Amino acid sequence: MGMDGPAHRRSGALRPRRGVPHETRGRLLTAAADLFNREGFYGTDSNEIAKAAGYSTGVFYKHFKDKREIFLAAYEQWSIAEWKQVAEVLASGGSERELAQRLVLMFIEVHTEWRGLLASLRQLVVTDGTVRRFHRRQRKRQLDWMAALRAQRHRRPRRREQDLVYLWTTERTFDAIAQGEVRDLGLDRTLVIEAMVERTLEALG
Amino acid sequence: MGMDGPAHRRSGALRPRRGVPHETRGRLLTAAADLFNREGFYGTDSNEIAKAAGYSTGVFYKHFKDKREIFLAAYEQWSIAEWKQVAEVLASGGSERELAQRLVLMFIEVHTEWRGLLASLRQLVVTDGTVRRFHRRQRKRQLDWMAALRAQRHRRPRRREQDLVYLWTTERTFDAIAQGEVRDLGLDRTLVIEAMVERTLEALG
Amino acid sequence: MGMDGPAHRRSGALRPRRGVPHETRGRLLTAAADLFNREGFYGTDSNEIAKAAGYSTGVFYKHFKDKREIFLAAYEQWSIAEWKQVAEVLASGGSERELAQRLVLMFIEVHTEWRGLLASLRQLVVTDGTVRRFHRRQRKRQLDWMAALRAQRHRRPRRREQDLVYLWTTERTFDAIAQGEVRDLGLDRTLVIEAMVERTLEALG
Amino acid sequence: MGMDGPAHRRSGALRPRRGVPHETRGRLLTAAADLFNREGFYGTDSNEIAKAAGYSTGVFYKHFKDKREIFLAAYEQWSIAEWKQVAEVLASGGSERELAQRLVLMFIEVHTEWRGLLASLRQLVVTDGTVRRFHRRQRKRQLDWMAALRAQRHRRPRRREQDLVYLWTTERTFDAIAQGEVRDLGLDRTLVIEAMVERTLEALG
DNA sequence: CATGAATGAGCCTTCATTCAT
DNA sequence: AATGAATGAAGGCTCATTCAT
Repeated sequence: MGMDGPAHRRSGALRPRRGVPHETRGRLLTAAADLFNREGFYGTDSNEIAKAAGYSTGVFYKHFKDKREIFLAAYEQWSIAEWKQVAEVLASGGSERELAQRLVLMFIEVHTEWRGLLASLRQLVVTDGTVRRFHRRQRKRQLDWMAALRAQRHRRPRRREQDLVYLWTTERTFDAIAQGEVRDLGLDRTLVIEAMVERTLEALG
Repeated sequence: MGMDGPAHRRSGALRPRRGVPHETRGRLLTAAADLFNREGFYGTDSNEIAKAAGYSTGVFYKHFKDKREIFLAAYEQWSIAEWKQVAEVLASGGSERELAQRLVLMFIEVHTEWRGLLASLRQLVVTDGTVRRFHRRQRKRQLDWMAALRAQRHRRPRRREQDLVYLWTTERTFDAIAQGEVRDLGLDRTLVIEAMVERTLEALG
Repeated sequence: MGMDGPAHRRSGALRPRRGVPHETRGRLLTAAADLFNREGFYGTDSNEIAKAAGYSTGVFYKHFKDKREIFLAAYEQWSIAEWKQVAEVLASGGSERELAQRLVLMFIEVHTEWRGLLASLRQLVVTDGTVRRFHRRQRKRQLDWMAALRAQRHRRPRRREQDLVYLWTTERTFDAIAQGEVRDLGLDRTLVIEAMVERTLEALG
Repeated sequence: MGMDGPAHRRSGALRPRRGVPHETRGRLLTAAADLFNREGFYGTDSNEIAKAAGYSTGVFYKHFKDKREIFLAAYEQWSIAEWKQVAEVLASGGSERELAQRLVLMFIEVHTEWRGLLASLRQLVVTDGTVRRFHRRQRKRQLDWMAALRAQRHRRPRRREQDLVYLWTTERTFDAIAQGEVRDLGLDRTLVIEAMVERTLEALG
């Protein structure tokens, strides 16, 4: 009556790396960030993430509930890294203008490297409530931080709405540069950069 | 017993069999735009488009090569409609400032109604080469048109790069307002609108 | 940036049978009943059902919501067929005892042929609320029908509880015979059958 | 940021590391019986069994070859316990009828408490050859024991086939009561119990 | 003895697309 | 021109089982 349960599980050839969960999670995260960046959220599948991290399928779900969760984690990690770079630039000394220039160039670099991840983020913020809420929290932190930075530098306060417009403008601009829009239109990238530097100077107060 | 009765025609209200191809195409387009807007590109099932338009599955592929093509067509249609509205506003008379205000409000309205479609567009521009090229052409036209508009009003010329930054800024801002970001952050929308009016005034020259 | 959406769909070699949905559904049902019977509910996968019916994967979900739904439909079909056989036997004439004998033999035959399906049913009745409710309705009908049958033959009424015990006893006995329990224990099957005939005579009144 | 702290021991209350193998096995068995009873054989995750017993995944396979083996062991344990209860009831004195009543009530109680385990058993007996063989041996023992019991009480012998029908009838009835079938049909449980007492009296001889 | 990270086959389900009618 | 049944690759997720530590 051939009903004796399915009898998978056979061999188990090579059994790669082992390690503490934390490391595994980290490897998955790194692989995921890279894949999301190269293939987009919808172009990436969870099996592939595990494989790219050097693991087999199942490991993924031991560390993340689903694809969205790892995406969020990847974005969070990215976000933290970006903030650290901002802090470093701000601590690096030089004139206001030099600071602003370095900031803008750094942003462009980061946005260029991670343009795929960011594109997926922009989309999921619209599509997915959880990602949206997460992003709103980040935004709030950015605004708080900009206000605090000006206070600490004894600049006169600005309305949060102004800061928000600044963030939108630069974000969109950096995304567009990263996505090659300036190049595709045959325009001069340095002029755009100049403009961003000016706005950054205003924002810094 | 529960056997399915003979499948009755479910007769979608508007079911105009064998119309002129042009009408069929138009209905598909309208249905697609609506679905893309509500469910997003990936959330829209191509079978669903035909059904929503009052046709059967296969019709879709008689008029469009694939989902991307109809998306592009839907976007094009939307784009044409937007331009027409811009032209109407510009022709409506009043002071420069009034014009700029009306423009901004109109953009916000349109971006709000079509925020889903636009979100999908922003994503596909990154993801899909064809959509990107299409979008670049639109962009070029926008820039040409802005320059022409200023010329026609005898304003002094601006660099295309400046116009580009203007477009990015307003686009991103209108998207964000449409997506409820200002509201979610508890900020004052009118201040943001004010800022956009100012920039529009500058752009008009 | 290799992000251009997944481009599956390529050829589409052989395209077998087509037909009215009703026929397709019927073929799926037949295949499913057979597979459930041979491999059990958990040993059967939905892709296999479609394949066994001569179709490809996707067709399954056009006709049934999930595996449980097709199981229920298969059981219902089986149930109807069994009742029809009962009716035929009862209409076939002969002495009471001959009738009872024919009934018992028929039940054994049917239970033997469908022992796998029935085993899955017995289990799902415990596990799955929907299957349970369905089965309870069947039971009620059986009891109603037994009472009606006796009334129609002018026999004196019995308590439903007695009928229920009869049903349990015979069902379990036929299942056990079908599953080879009597043979495995080296006992005499005809004696068991005899006993069931007696009980059936009592039940007929 | 949300980085996972060092994974603390979550210390299941009873976590007796490095006990005697016998104890470990026993705890696994108890946990398994409970899980199988509550979730069914297919609803029970083998990792979960070890965890519920206060051990880690791997321990399971040190003591049992696979899920089926522990199921069988759990069933065996249950079976032994039931027999002990039967013996106790039989030793408890009173009239034949009282004895039979107590037996029936006890069976119902036990079948109710373990209805999930029993349901899984009934299924696996059909599905799985090993479980089936095991169950056949139990059956043989039951029949032997019934014959011996009658001999010891100087009752006249019965055919094993009759005893088998008795076992099937009562088993099925107790299962059905445990699964709430009588209640769901709005029938009187005491009448059913009465009937089982009568049959038990006959069986005791 | 015990731990628990890792494995990977397999199942369920969706949906863009085709094509016989 | 329209229909809608059928296709089948792909992707999400589970879980029995293994084995390095």
